Amino acid sequence: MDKKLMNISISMLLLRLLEEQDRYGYELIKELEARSENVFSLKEGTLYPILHTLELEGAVEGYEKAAETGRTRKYYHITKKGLKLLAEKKKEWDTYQKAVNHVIGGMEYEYSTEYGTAAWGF
Amino acid sequence: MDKKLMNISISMLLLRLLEEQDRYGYELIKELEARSENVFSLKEGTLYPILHTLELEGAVEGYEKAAETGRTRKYYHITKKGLKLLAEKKKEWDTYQKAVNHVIGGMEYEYSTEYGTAAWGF
DNA sequence: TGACATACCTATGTAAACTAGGTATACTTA
DNA sequence: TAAGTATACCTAGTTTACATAGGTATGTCA
Repeated sequence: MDKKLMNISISMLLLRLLEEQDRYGYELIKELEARSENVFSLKEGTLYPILHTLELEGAVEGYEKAAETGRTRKYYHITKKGLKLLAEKKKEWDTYQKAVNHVIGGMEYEYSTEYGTAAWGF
Repeated sequence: MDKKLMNISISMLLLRLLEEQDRYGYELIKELEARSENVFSLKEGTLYPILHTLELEGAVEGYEKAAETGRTRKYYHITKKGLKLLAEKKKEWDTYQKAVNHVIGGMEYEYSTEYGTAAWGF
C-alpha cells in the first residue's frame, strides 16, 4: 500500500496506456486527456520526470524512433516488471475506491469482463 | 478541482462522518478504520491538524463536552459551509473516479438511492 | 502498579505533483 | 516568407498533503 492515503499515482494511468501499445510522452498526455475527457491534463513538467523514474525502476524502456515526419520521438515500452506494477496499482486503486465509497456511501458497482463497457458511453 | 491529481482529501471522509453526527477526534479515527475495514487508519498526527484547519476554514465547529467517564472530549460539529464543502468534494471524487475507471477500463457502476447497499456486503 | 487504551497536541520530514521556465522542430496561414 | 501555433522533449525549484516521531495526560484492567 502507498503511504499516501488515497493518492493514486499517475504512473498507474500511464502504465495502463502503455499496456496497450508503445507510446511517446506527448502522445500519453493527449491520450490521457481524451480518455478522461480532460479531467487529467498533465503538464510536460509532470509527465517527463515520471517517465524517467519509471524507466529507472525498470517498469518501462525508452527507445528513439523516427516519426513519419522524420522527427525523432522517444517511445516507451512497458516491461514485465511494469505490468506487475500496474496490476498492483490497479488492486490498490480498487481497494481505495471501495473503501472511500463505503465511507461516503451510496455507490454500487460491479466489474465488467471487457474494457470499455456501455456504461461508459462508448 | 484540486490541484493535486487524484488526491482526494481525508477531509471529505471526515466531513462525511460528521454529517451523520457530532464526533470527537479519536472517535473519527476509530470509525474510519471500522468503515473502511482498516484501509484508512489515520494517525493522530494526521487527524488533529486537519480538524484544526477545517475549523479555521469554518467547515466545522469544535466544542468541549464531558464524556460519561467525566473526561473531557473535543467534539466537532459540521457547519453549513462544511456541508457545502462536502458536497463539492463528493462531486470531485465522483469525477475522478469515473475518469480513472474510464482510463483503466473495465468497471461499470451505478448509483443506488440509499446509503449502504447490498453490493457493499452490509 | 504497570501496561494499555483513550484522548489530545506540535514540529519536522517526505515525496508526489505542480509551476515556470527552457530548447527545438514541424505545420499552418496570413 | 514570416509569424504563430502545435508538437516534442527537458530541468530546477516550489508547494502541500500526509506521515513520522515525538510529547502530555486521563481512565481502565490485570
